[in-house]
Amino acid sequence: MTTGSRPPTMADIAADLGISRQLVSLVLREQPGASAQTRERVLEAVARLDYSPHVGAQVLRRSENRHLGVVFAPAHATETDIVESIYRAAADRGHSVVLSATTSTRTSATAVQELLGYRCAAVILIGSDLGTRALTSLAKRANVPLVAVGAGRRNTSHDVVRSAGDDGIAWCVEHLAELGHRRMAYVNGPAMPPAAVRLAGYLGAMDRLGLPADVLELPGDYTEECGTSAARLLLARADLPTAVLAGNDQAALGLILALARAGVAVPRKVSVTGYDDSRFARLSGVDLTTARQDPQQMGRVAVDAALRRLADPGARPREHIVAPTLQVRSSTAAPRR
Amino acid sequence: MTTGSRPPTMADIAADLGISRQLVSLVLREQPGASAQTRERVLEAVARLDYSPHVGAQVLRRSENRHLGVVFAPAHATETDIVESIYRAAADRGHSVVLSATTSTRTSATAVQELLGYRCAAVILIGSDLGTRALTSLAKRANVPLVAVGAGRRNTSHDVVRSAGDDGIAWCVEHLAELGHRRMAYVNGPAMPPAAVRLAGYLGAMDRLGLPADVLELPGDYTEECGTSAARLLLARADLPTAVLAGNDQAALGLILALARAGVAVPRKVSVTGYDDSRFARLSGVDLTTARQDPQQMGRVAVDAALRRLADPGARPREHIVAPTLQVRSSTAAPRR
DNA sequence: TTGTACGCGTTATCAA
DNA sequence: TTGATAACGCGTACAA
Repeated sequence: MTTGSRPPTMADIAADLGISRQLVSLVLREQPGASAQTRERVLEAVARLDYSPHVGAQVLRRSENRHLGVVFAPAHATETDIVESIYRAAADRGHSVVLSATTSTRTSATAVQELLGYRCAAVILIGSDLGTRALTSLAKRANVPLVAVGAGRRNTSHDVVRSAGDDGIAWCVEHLAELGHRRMAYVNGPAMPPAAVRLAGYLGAMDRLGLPADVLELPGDYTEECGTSAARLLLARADLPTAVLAGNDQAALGLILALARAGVAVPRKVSVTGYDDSRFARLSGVDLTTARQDPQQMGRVAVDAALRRLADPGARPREHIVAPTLQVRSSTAAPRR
Repeated sequence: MTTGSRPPTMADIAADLGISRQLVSLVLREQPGASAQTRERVLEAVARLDYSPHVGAQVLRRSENRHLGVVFAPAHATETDIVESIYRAAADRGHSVVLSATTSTRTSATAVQELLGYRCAAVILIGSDLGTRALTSLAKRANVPLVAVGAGRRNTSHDVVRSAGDDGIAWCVEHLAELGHRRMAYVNGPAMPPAAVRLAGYLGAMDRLGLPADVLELPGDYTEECGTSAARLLLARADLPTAVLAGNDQAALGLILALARAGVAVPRKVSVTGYDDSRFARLSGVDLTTARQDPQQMGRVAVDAALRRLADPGARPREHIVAPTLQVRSSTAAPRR
């Protein structure tokens, strides 16, 4: 009998059935070599004794392990959506996920370090605050494939998965142009990692349409507050543009709320667009036209990128660009004539 | 030398320095028995070779382990706040955290099972969909201390950490009463786990004030949509109450947005309160008066509950009630006369 | 179809 | 202050 407090081991299962430990191992790994009857008895005993395999011992002994480390910020809704989809994608491909969170007191580097302690086969970093240089040095030390999701550019050390922010913003511009807008301002927050790509999308689209660019540069983290400041700047002008594009949904939300407080109706007087299609965008009363960054696809692509590097360790890291889709809602309308 | 692809082990560190493996172990565990000079050389080699201890091997060999398993739903903002605070509290007490997410395809039971595979010393379940009965059976099988955060009641199998939802709602009622409100309705969503406690707070407070209770029962998950439906019911009445209390912030938000669309100004015509003090509540333009469920404290209390059970395995599970605090913002005001 | 033997990286107990 | 040695739970050759 066991002491009672120690979880059952394979040896306990084997002893219970009067068979050898390695036979139990065979059955649990679904390998040939055990009779159908033995197989059944083992599974019964596993359930009866509430046996669960010791993951630490497994990774210790196995030649290859099937654990994907994922670094994410619990505070970011967009990232947690991607985490969910990574779970699904990994499960589909027979891998399990080990999470490590970044918080105000835990950096990405700390989180990655922890995952390396678990000997994860690869590490996926979602929306990392680390720049390409820092990630490159991390990738070198880590000695496992690294995949950065959400920002960064093609490089030689790690894979990058990001949405085509330029296309997404360009589609917003085109959507507004089709509605008849010509004076469209863009709220840029350079502090946000993917800001440069999105800004480029705005500038390119405006250029193609032969319209003058009108960029408001705003410092600080790119959240609601940023949109509020942008509204202040716009309201101080002699006349408002007929449409304002924000670089993400949070800024767009701040913009809408601040405009509403100033008595400027959206979309009647000003149309507003965002980027991400976060939960805020879908709130009735906000109902934001935005470029949807599909978290499902981001997660799947990230997992596949990691597995590709695992299958072929010599493969060169790639940049995986996921197409956003335009979500038209009621924050945009034709301009008043 | 190493093969190059295998991460360095303690043996590699020892070989590099020409000392024994167990001396390295002593240094890394901060145990006495190594000279100051050796200690320094070991730490230098650890940094130089990018050594990271094999957590699996540690857990396998150690007598006691210091890993706290945490089950959470990435989709719930409130839960991720608690996750962050658990990281801090656990770190303060020398423990590390292993996360396991629940998604639409992963139940709490699955998540707990995974954590048991890692041989976590205790498991904290945040906002579990499981009822007390299911948790009890899980606790029995798990054979480690279980702590449920967010819902449930005192019981003999696992600790419960929850906010005093009754007090929080009662304070909202009292705050409104002090402003001069007398006709106050409550939006109840029985599907939300802590709904019963919060409703009791409303009923008790109204009773103490000698005011008639006015409860709107709404089915479905307790989100924004629920508030929208509640607004529809209220607007169909001959006259509106002067204040409406919602059981959580999301419902309150739906309520505010729907009232705004119908031309009913908040708080000028109707005051609205919520519960949680989530990110939505703090949005300018929403600026919701609400009972703040302090995630910092919830996390800390949950960790301490787990550690108490660990330190004294015979201890009886407790119910830990965390006091909410009233956050007065601009969604409440004196009623018009 | 089953058992024997070894090792993964670490902790831990000795004695030197 | 250090060096043997055993063990944790499991995977996996190999022999029976």
